[in-house]
Amino acid sequence: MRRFVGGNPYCCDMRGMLGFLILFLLSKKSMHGQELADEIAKRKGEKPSPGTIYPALKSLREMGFISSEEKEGKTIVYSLTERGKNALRIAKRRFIRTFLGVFP
Amino acid sequence: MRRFVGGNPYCCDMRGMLGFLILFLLSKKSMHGQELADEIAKRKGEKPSPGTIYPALKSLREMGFISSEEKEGKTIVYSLTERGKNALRIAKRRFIRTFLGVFP
DNA sequence: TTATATATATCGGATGTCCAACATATTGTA
DNA sequence: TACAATATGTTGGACATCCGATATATATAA
Repeated sequence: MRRFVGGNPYCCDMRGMLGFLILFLLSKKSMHGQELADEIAKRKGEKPSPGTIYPALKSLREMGFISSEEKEGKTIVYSLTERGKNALRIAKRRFIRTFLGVFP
Repeated sequence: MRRFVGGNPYCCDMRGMLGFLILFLLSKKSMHGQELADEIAKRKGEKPSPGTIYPALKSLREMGFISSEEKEGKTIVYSLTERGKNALRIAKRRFIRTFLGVFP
């Protein structure tokens, strides 16, 4: 099988960027897991599996970047914490500097 | 050791994005490996090791996305091929749609 | 010539990322 | 109650990404 060393430029996959994207999306609006997965699907064309999205959310929560609140029994709404906002600010700065010029 | 499932949002690391970034940088200017590594270092703050940059270049060359030309014995200048330009166009579109709103 | 610096290259392996599969709980419907 | 649909959650493992170590070749300097 072909190995795409350095990342497959065709796919432009999320490796390493999922946490960042989640923080960014939650900064615009608090959401529950499925909402988040759907929003990501809309953007990148592929819906992350439960085994992808929930461990990511768990990590971000354990790192203190997001908080969770149960809503109406079934869904759990995630929100950015102050620490999360700070982390996002830093990550955003790096992201913008790294990919400067890619956006029109 | 802590596992950052979903990608460490603090680092905003390159996992999966290096090939994309290389294509983008070469689309602005043909460069040799070290030039490329220095440009990446300037952007993301960390210079990729030889074990990172050269295998990535080799992959991109094998995929027909870049061509290489020896210059003055020592350096090898890499340029985007037509296929590479196409790949970049597609990847850029995905990238922009995925991270829409992150750039100011 | 010897030594140093620079550029390229390969390989092994540590580690992270992500999915498939499975499991649980709640809600709504028949 | 039984059944389906939806949301959340866990685990194992395949695979990719990337670095450290190492090697080679060339150019330059002493």
